[in-house]
Amino acid sequence: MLELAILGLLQETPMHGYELRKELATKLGTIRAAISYGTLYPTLKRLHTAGWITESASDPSTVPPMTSKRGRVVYKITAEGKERFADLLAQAGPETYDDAGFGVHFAFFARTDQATRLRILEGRRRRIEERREGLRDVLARAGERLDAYTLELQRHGLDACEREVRWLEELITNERSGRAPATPGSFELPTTESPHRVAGDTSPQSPRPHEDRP
Amino acid sequence: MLELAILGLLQETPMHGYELRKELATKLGTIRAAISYGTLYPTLKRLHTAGWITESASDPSTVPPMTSKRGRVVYKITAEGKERFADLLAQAGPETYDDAGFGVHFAFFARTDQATRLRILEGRRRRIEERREGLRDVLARAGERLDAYTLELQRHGLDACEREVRWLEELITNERSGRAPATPGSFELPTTESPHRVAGDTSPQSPRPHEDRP
DNA sequence: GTTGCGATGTATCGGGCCGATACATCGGGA
DNA sequence: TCCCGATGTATCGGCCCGATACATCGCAAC
Repeated sequence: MLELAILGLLQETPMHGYELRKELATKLGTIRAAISYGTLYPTLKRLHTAGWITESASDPSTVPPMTSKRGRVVYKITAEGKERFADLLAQAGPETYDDAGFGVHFAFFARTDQATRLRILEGRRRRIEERREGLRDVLARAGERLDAYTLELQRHGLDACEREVRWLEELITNERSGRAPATPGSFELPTTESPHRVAGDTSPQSPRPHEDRP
Repeated sequence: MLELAILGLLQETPMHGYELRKELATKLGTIRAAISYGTLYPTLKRLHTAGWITESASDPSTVPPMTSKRGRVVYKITAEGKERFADLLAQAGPETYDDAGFGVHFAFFARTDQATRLRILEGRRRRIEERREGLRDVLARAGERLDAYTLELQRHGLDACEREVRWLEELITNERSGRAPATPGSFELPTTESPHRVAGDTSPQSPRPHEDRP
């Protein structure tokens, strides 16, 4: 899952680890608060070994501070990495439908073809519907076996499931009619190709994402 | 986290692994669909080594089928295990406030003292509020840097956060006024002591929980 | 009858991911 | 000057998961 996210971000622009972690935090903030370095660096090493990315010492001319010595490592996606990213984006297995997997895939929907988007949304919906049915069964059949707190937990979970199903229904409907997600304030077109650098972006080189609160 | 859940369930009644997994699925259905055996058995081994539980071959007289040969292993909590459970229930660290940790603790709130319940609910609320603020920042500051799908993901996450905060507020209010969770159809009293075997339960020995859909 | 399948049941293995930890540099304020 | 917080790279132990293997039981189809 991390692999997909990293390749996706590096496709936009090369980065070093620290930066990558922050971008991951903003892009996947809903899924996972912040990626641990204990995950990030081994994953980067794995991607490098596989040939999807290259590691290189930072170019001192473009990067202002840190007068070398123990320089930063800049990671850059390779052509094979881009292929790999496309493959991962297109395929939708069972792991694509759990919370983490779905979130990552969804975050890159702008670069996913519509058929795959629809497949993923429907798979996710089925997954959530199953969870919902399980909770309904528990609440109906085992209502008296569980204490009030456990019941409240199930009820809250059931509510979240129903809400997410509705959300997915809406997205699926929009998707079928060829519209972008229903963003009340936004009027962007369906954008079949990567719109991640929008006209009007005033910070073309250093994005400076939101602060990382530790 | 698993440790707490297992000790909690074994405190109700001794069980073997398969049964334990199903009970965990119903009790923690909102948190985690089903515990993997690759998690369950090593954890049981760990608990046994630590002395919190005992392992013993199933008594053929009480258990109907499975005429021994490769018998089931019945796990039973020890006195030390009960102490351990009480300790885990009472302490509330940072890991108590993430999704999984909070869910497990909440599921055993019926056996948690009120002060701890309040502490955990407030800790969780703070955690979610922080996540919410992070999402708000992203939506406000980086609104034009992200594509429509990513924004929609953030918006949905923000909505879930706001909803959960409201839910927690309500629980906290109830907790402070000494009431049980606001269960519209239920009239159980606060139940300061374990109410997990309610009068009127018609299946005192074999609970037969909800089916495990694979 | 026997054959085969689904539910019950125990167990291991490789691997992903996390939190804690260590270490080093840089800019700026006390 | 001196320390602190942000930046930055990296490892280690440990939890947990999915896949897999293996064995028994009850039942239904053939």
